[in-house]
Amino acid sequence: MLERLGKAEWLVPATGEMRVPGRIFADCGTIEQLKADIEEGKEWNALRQVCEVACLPGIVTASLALPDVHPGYGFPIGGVAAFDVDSGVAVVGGAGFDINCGVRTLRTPLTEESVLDYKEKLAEQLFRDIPAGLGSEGKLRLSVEEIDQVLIKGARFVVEQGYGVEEDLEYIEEGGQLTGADPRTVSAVAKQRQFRQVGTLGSGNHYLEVQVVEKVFDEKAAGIYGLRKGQVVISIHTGSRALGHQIGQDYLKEMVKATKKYNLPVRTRELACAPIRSNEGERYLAAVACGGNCAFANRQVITHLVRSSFARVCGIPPTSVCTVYDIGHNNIKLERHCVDGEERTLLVHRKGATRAFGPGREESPVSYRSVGHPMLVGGTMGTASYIMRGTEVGMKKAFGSGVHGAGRALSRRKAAKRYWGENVRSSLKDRGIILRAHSLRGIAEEAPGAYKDIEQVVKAATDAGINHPVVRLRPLIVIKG
DNA sequence: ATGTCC
Repeated sequence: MLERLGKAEWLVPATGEMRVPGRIFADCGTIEQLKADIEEGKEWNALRQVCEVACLPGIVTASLALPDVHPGYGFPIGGVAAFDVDSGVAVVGGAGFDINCGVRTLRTPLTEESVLDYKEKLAEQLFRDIPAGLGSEGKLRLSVEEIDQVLIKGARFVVEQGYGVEEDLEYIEEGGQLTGADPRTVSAVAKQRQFRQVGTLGSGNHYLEVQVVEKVFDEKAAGIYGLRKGQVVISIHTGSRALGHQIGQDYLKEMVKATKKYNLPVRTRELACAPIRSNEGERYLAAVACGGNCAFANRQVITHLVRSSFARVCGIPPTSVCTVYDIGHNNIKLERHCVDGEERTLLVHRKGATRAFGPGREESPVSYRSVGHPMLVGGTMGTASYIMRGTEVGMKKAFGSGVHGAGRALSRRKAAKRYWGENVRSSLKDRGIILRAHSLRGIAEEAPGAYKDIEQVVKAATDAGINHPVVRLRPLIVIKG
């Protein structure tokens, strides 16, 4: 049922109700795992999800999966699907519940050697300064009007409030402000949940890491991104917290009704959707933009807190900590793409998939345009992270998309059974990685062994030609919820 | 991912 197209590229021919084929970018090991899951009759199966997405109305070219693919709600995580704006649908499961979950990476003027004596102190300061954990609350208190401003203006609003500098905005996807956001499409309950959560990390796989640039693969792109070997950087992985989750819940209910109302050929609740050009579809996309803006604002406020922590412990000016880039991996966006030689506007769903626009696209910051914008690929707390970039091949074959991280190999439940938080912490300590976390069970669930090997994920994306590595980052300090 | 159930 799978045809091999290249070293790390596979085709799932369209059969039955599939309108387009599936296309999977992955190594042999991942493909064997996907096949084994099917043969064992596992319901919770990413390959089946790739095929079900391929059945959705208006899908263009193919239902895609990336090397870090694993099963998700409706769409696989590591899944990409683009839809024709007139005949296609907007799918809640295509962005997931943590809308615009993503990563921001900051660069510092520090080297690993220069922070060795400060490591414990820095970890303690960051742990104290960055609110994290389930239900954690930030220091900001926003009025109803201000919450609407966050939803409309995203990172720009909090920068105007003094959390960061104008230059940060240049280095956030879409300038940190997604267009089309309309707070009237977001429920009062969702806004209420946002009230205390701007500038908080959350829990689960979210983290803040202090990292060192361990290896440079692409000197030109690294130089353009302001990165060099031995440099200390900080990566922030978080999303839209409870607000995004509530938007997902609210619209899933609405889309279940819309699927019936518009008589859409969708059998599973997990792929509930509405025509893009319907009231439900348009309102959902306006709400997704609000959630996305909330996530950008969240990472912006955390950036401000990180600058203060570093200034206090390391004595560097806050302004010397600069945003390399900020990019989401759970998004739905209207984008221009070339399909069979024709330029078209498509609604691209990326779920656990990073946008990866190659050289020349005007969406990238001017100074990055010659090589394309950075893709921030998060590893586990014990393994490397990568900064990659998009390629021409990725633009043609994957709607300018790429991997987002290691991808889970074990469920949270299985990981919590197999690992114990204290053991994970001490084995990290043995390797010079300081872990400060709010939940011991959380550490076990996030144990490096619960994830795929990031090296294999990066290699497969590179072999497929859709992404290209720029630098590898090694963790020094990890802050978890 | 998520005040892990309205």
